[in-house]
Amino acid sequence: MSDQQTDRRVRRTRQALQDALISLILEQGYDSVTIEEITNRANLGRTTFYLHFRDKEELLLQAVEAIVEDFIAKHGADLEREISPKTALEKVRLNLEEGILYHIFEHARENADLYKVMLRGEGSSKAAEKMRTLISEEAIKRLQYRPGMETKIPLDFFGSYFAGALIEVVTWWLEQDQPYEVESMVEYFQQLFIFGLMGVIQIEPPAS
Amino acid sequence: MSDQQTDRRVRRTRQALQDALISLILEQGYDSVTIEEITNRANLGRTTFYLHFRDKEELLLQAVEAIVEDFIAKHGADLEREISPKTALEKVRLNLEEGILYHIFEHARENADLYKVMLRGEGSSKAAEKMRTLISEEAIKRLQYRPGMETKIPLDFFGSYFAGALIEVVTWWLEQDQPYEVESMVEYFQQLFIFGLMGVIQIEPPAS
Amino acid sequence: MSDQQTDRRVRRTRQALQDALISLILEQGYDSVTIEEITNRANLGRTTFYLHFRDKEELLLQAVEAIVEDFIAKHGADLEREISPKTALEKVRLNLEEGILYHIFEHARENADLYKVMLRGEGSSKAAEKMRTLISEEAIKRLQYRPGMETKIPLDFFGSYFAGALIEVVTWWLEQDQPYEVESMVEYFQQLFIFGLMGVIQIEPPAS
Amino acid sequence: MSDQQTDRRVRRTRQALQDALISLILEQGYDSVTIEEITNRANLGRTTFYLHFRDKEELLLQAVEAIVEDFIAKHGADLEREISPKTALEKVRLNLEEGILYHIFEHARENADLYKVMLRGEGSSKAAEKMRTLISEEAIKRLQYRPGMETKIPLDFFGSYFAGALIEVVTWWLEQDQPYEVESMVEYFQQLFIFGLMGVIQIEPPAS
DNA sequence: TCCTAAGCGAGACGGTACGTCTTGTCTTCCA
DNA sequence: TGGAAGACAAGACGTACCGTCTCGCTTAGGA
Repeated sequence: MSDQQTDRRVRRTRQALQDALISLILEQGYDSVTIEEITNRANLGRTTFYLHFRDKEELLLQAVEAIVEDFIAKHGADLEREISPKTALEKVRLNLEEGILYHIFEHARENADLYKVMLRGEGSSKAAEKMRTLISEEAIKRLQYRPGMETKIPLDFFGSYFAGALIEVVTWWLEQDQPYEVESMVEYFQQLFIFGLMGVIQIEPPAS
Repeated sequence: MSDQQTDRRVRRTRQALQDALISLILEQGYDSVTIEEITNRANLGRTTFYLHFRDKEELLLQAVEAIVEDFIAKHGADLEREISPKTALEKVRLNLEEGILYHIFEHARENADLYKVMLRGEGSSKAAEKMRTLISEEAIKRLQYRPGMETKIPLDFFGSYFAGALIEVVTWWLEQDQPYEVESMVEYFQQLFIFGLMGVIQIEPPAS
Repeated sequence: MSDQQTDRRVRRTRQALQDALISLILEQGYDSVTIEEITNRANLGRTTFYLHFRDKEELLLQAVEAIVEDFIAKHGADLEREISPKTALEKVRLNLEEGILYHIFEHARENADLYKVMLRGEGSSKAAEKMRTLISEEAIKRLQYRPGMETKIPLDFFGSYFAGALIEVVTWWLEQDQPYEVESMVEYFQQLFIFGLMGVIQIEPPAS
Repeated sequence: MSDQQTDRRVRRTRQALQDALISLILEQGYDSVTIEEITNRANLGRTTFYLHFRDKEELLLQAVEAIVEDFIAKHGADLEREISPKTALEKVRLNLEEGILYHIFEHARENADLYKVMLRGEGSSKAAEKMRTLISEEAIKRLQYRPGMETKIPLDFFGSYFAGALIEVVTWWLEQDQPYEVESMVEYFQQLFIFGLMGVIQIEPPAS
């Protein structure tokens, strides 16, 4: 058989397994999904699974990797561009509005099923951990390059705070079947993240 | 056997199982912990486990319930008091400083092992879910009672954002073996949550 | 409590357990009967069983012993008397007719439930073994004392043959709910045992 | 795997389990034999047992069936031939001498272990029951076809008597490690069964 | 055209854990 | 002191998955 066709066939097999896994996780939860259930849904023999993946976790992690790579392929350049900092607050706001946050929500919406599974610990907690770290590091990188910054807060703390809030908000949004537009979500998030509670409850600044 | 003594014995047995489970989860992760490992570590027969709990998950959930109840017993009154709102920002800051946030970090520090397990999805994701909901609801309740508030942001969104950020930050802190004092953690969190990015990167407030 | 009363109570407890066991064996077979089922039916606590018997088997064996003792108490004298031999074939026939065989079927009829259980291997095979040995030995004893006897056949063989045939016939009779009178059963057995096939199929003696 | 090879493999596995079971029953008695002991001795995993048999009893019953089929394959034709009756007592004697009885003892000797287990109730009483019924029915069939017969005795009774005596005698013989030749056993049995006690204790026939 | 390598299916097997059931022991209480 | 109640250890049970293996079938390019 030609390598090309073989490749195509193999890819189709792997994709079928991946899709089966994701849909099953959403139906029953990661833990209770069985290799046999996966291969049944994918119309493949159980043995075939082991020709391609060591176990359920590897299959899921590869799916996660693929989606991350997809995101980077699409928005990696933006990521770099945004990091080299301009100066004013407007820049911050601008960056975020036109920027990466928007793409994150957008991408999450487009791959809702997989995102649900990989952001929560529901699917093998390693997937979630991977995402958390990735986001936290990206956030830290951005803060470090911000001019005029003065670290009142440890960078790690900042990363955790950001990653926790973002992941949770995205997950909540997906699990509610996206009750708001992507644009709104971005705005809400910016509001809270940039101005904090003060942006929400309308009060005078502290009587200094 | 007297009911009292039976009770005492039973409670000791259950506690032993709980402790064994927690320590094993921290060593190997929730999924790979075996009922037999639990009972071995607790110096009990495997059968005995099933006399008290249906499965691993029930044991963990009861542990979570116990720790939540413990927290409420200690700080439930404070919770109510804080909710009835005063007015100024100082109040906000004050409340938080002397208030519930402090107790949360403190309590997490005192029960570090269990918190690590129950905040992450590592231990049965149901435990984590429970905590998320609880915190989110509490946050929403507080926001609702805040005077002068104007909902620029959906309450659910707010709850998720808060819960996600707080849980992630606490977990990170515990997993790093508490690199900062409780007081610092509370301050960092307030800073970010009340003033947002603006509290961190030193720039003038938006030219209103 | 007086010793007498205690004794009476204990005896009643044991009897209740025995009866429960027998009736349960007949309903479900020996193996599947549970100690708990026995004590439930006897309206006693499970612990109580172990105050009186080591296990199911001991309980059954004591029941068997009791029934054997009962038989010997009633017909033991006859047993001895019959063994001291007279002379003629009439004697043989007479002995058996008025004798021990009749009492065996009679006793089996009166204690049908227990006999069913103890003759078949259904109840602990030790019970059945005990009966087999007992009957075989008794048969051998009688044959040995028979005058004019000439051992064309090993005694052990003879004992086995007799015990096997008798036990099987009695068991069959009980399991069919005694389709024939005791008298008939005795006659059939004698006929076959004394004259063999020749007593059944009417043919001339071998043309010597 | 080719069906043939699979079959061969499977057959070897089943045979190994059967052999293990029989040898263990002889060592410790049916009841106390554990599935794990069986598979250990057969050098197989415990799970494998359940791939082939539902439980211990099924395994034993299949072994019994196999041995019965083996016997029928070898002597089934003889069985039929013998039943079509000739007439005289010589025929009877002849039939038995050259006939089925001889083959039974011979077959029992060749498969001593299995016979011991299946004739006694030691191994699941169902096996023993099956054999009893089988032999009883065969005996009845023969008697019915015997010409000049006159049923002084119910057929069922006759069957039970015969089966009980034969089974007990064979079992006794095997358990004593066959102290007599097959020929002798056949002769003893014929003697007792055809002529009864009269063939043993030398007395004149009843003064008719 | 056949042939041959790869993907795949079928299913036996060993192994581990599960949750259940029964046994027998022990301790404490009650009548 | 006999019996009830019930916690507990031990261990077998039958089931569910897992991951490995061996073998046979199919299919489609390259000899």
